[in-house]
Amino acid sequence: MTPSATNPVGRPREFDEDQVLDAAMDIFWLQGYESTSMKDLLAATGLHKGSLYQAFGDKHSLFIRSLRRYMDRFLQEMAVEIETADSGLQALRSIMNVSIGKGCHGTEGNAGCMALNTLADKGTEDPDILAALQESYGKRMQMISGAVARAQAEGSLRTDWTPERIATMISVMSTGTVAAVRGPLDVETAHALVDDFLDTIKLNRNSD
Amino acid sequence: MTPSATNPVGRPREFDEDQVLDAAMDIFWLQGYESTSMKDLLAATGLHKGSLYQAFGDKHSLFIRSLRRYMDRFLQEMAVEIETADSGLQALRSIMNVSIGKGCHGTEGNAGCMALNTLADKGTEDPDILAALQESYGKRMQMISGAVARAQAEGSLRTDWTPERIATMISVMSTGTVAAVRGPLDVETAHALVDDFLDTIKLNRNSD
DNA sequence: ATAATTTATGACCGTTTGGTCATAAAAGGA
DNA sequence: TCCTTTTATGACCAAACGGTCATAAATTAT
Repeated sequence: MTPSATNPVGRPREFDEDQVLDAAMDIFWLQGYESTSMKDLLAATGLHKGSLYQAFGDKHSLFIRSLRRYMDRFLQEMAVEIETADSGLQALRSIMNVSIGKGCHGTEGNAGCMALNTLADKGTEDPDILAALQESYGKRMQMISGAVARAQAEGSLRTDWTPERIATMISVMSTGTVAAVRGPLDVETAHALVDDFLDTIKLNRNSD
Repeated sequence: MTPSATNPVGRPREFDEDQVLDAAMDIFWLQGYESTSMKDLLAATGLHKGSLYQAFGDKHSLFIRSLRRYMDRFLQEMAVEIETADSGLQALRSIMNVSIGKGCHGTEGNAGCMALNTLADKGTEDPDILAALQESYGKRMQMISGAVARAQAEGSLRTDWTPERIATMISVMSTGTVAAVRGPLDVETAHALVDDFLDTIKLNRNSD
């Protein structure tokens, strides 16, 4: 019989690659790159050292994959929010509020946004990480800009500014909210802030 | 002769405590807590291991002192900006623009805001750090609120919202700008964003 | 059967980690 | 002078670090 994807030669794997990646992502998210040791990773994934190294390469490679996984999931959730929103403005509100909620990592307190945390401590020094972050940021900006354009078309946002210009403001405000909510800003205030902010930029009070 | 502060008993120190703290602060700022080793600290400060441990305790204590030093400096610069501003709105603009510029750490690229970086990777887990961050955040909010109140009194900001409510928005927007500018947001866009943001929240176009 | 190939397991490795401590040196006090 | 006190210096330490590798086991191919 010729080898195939379903019947590969050699001893079959005893772990599920997706599950392992999820576990790695979770602990990297919770603890950050430097504070997560191989021992932690081994405990979290249930793998043994040799297996993990053979399957995913070194710690750095595994982190990159975990980070990309996190950001892809995040963007996917954003896309759902946008698609299901009743209006452009509601889409923007959902994006910001969901981002705030995302930082709550299970029952273990507030882990924040993995992408933002990574940017803060590895952003400038690691080109692979920076590239991944920028790629994801670009997609996010496109999605926000789309929602802004919709809100403009619906008459709820000013049209003398380009969608990108407004989207930048929303993106940055959302980033700030997510960052602040890890520390001194409480979640309720953050949600109220989102409302205040949107109230401030929108054209007229009847459009939402 | 009785011992005094200027003539203490024992071998005199050969280093200046402030200089050492500045050096420690710089490298912690640049690299973060975990990525900075004692070896790095020793090289940066010029001290030997025993001296540093005797004078400042362990790595964690030294970091706390460095962080507090950073934040105190930051607040002091903010205070100057506020005091010398021609108007409340100008004060707010200065605060935000100076914050953006602060991240540029000498010629060595963009190190970001040390407080924000620390919040991102150690915020939730270390009570000492969290306490220091919250303390500084409180003072910062008071200062921003003061500037907002002034802008309100000058007729350039709405008065139906409390100074704290508006200050929260400004604080978070500033935080977001500083965070984003480490990565995908370029500095010029960030400054333009500050203008756009202030333009959005201010009452009328003639007040600034 | 036997060979080939892939994975599982964990012993092992050199390096680096944060931290301690003994000793020498430099100052003041008596 | 000699004692006390403080600092300077760097050898030293156990533990943890990321990473490798030899061996055993499990599967397909011949």
